[in-house]
Amino acid sequence: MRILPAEFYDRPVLDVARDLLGMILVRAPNGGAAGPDRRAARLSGRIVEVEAYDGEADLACHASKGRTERTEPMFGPAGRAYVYLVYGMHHCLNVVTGPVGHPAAVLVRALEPLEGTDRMERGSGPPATIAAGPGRLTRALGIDLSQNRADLRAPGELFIEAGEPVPDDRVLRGPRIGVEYAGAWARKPWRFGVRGSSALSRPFPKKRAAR
DNA sequence: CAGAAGATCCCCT
DNA sequence: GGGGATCTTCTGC
Repeated sequence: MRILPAEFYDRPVLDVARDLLGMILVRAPNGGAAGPDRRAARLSGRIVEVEAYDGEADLACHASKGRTERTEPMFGPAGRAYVYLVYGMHHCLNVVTGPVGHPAAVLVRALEPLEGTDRMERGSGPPATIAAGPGRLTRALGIDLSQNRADLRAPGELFIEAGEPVPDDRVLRGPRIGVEYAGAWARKPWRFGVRGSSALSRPFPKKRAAR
């Protein structure tokens, strides 16, 4: 499988978010070292839901609160991970996009499990929903703050491989989840999902949201 | 099935 | 000192 190159990430965050649908998130706890156990150690899933967060002006984006120790990764180079802790117990995984100096990232919200489903950390619900939600997927793949700033463009503990692209007529759009405090920004249709996937964190509104 | 509430801790003021 | 890009459990219809 081909790892997504730097150019994939160094684009506007909405483009990267939409194109991440169908790509394969891979967790290799041993750092992807060569050896007979490499394949067995892999955990992976197909990305089926994401959200875009775009710059200081976006009141739902953490960076709108300023450039701080926590938000620093979003200001850095595209293609790295931004991991943070929410509600004191759940980690969220983001993919930083370009350009350097512009704080933007894609929150990965749900995966359809592919490899190692039986070795993933279980929550409640059927196996298909083991990674259906930003907190669930980080728990399933064992992602925490130690993966913050990880380079997703190179084989390692965490990276993304090319998958089957999702055609436009299979892409759902809707407002982002859990950001009501952001006013008008909360209503922007910056949440993307794969139509018909059984691993969505929750349904998309039927009505077509306005740009 | 919907709504409410609790868990729990890092980050910023 | 307060709040959050969530999830689970429990209640009541």
